[in-house]
Amino acid sequence: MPRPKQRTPVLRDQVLDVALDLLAREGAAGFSTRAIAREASTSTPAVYELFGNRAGLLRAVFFAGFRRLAERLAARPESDDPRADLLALADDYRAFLVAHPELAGVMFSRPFADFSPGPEESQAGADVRDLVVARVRRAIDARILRGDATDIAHAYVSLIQGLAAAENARRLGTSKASVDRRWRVAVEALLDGLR
Amino acid sequence: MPRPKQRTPVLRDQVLDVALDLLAREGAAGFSTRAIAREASTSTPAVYELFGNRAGLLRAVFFAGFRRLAERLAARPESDDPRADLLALADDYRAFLVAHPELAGVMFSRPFADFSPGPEESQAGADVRDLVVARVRRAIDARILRGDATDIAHAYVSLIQGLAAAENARRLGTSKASVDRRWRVAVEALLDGLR
DNA sequence: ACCGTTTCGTAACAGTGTTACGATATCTCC
DNA sequence: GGAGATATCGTAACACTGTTACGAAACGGT
Repeated sequence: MPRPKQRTPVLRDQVLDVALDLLAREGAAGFSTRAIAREASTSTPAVYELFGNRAGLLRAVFFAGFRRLAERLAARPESDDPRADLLALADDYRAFLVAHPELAGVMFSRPFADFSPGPEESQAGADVRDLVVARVRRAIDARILRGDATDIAHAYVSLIQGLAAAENARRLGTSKASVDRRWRVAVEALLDGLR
Repeated sequence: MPRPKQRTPVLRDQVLDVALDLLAREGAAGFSTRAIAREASTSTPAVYELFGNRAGLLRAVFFAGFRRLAERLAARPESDDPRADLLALADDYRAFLVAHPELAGVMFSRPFADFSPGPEESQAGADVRDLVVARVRRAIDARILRGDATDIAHAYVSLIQGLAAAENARRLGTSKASVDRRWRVAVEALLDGLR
């Protein structure tokens, strides 16, 4: 009997897209509920009904980021060279984080005081984690690496994220050549050191 | 002829101490100019005269963080084992970042939208950088590592910061044993892989 | 044509960073 | 000692933020 609802899951997706776009365009500073509501042609109470609060919206951005990263990593098919596949994984991971620095911040730093991922949110990265562990395990099976697959995956991902954070902060070098070289030195050394 | 100035460098140091303390106690959320002014028994305009704006205050926190980290790293004397010294450096680095997670955020993540270190601020980490490069160079001279000292130092620091970020976000493992093991696996593998 | 209900968005609240400006405290001079 | 000049201080305002109460509006059913 009342008017038909507009604050549906469809609108939720639209608002989320706007939020991702706005974050990429204007960074953390422009990420206000008013700006998002305006760009999505709706009102702030709609955003609050759909996401609870700004932290909920950031949570959704966080999950979307991991979904996209997992897609990106899965897009590259496995070859018959497990080591090359791990190097390619690092390349893809790096490319994603550098192409979406603000999104990377939400995923791995905490650019917003009101959202910090807890145990609840650790499930978001499950697909990415599984994919990395699988590629590491293949390398172990091929006798290219030695050790526990999960431990090695953590080491590898930590190195990649550390390098990407440094690159995004322009801390890793001034020229593209030096940045590329330091990525290569670090990633290859870690793999070599794992036997 | 007017009243004597209170907003002196002495007050500046006091305000900075309060800011560091408040950041450590309440995190990014509690870091407001009003709260800092109140705890320092002064007014917000005083904070603005001393630091320009909140970004300036964060800049001062950023520099203070690097000063403390450099002190912490320099406190450990060099031994006659360059490899052990590099492992100890990683331990000290880790201990500092884990003991001061919010400060580490200001230094290496960007928890505040209004301050992000640019080329101007890269000088802050000079002492730390020099210290790491020096220890790496010693290891190269001792034939324990091979390659360019600066490249290796970047790789090593990136790995340490990536691991520390993961540990602070409780992403590296659930038990202390597994976290410690992953640190060990990663750091030793990188050193081993650099010959 | 009206009514009841539900959904909507305006407008308010408390808090933030920032600053204009009037109040204040001190030194100097008489 | 008192009065004035003046630099310094902090209150109070502004524009903005996240968040929500509540009155206005729109629809289906009678």
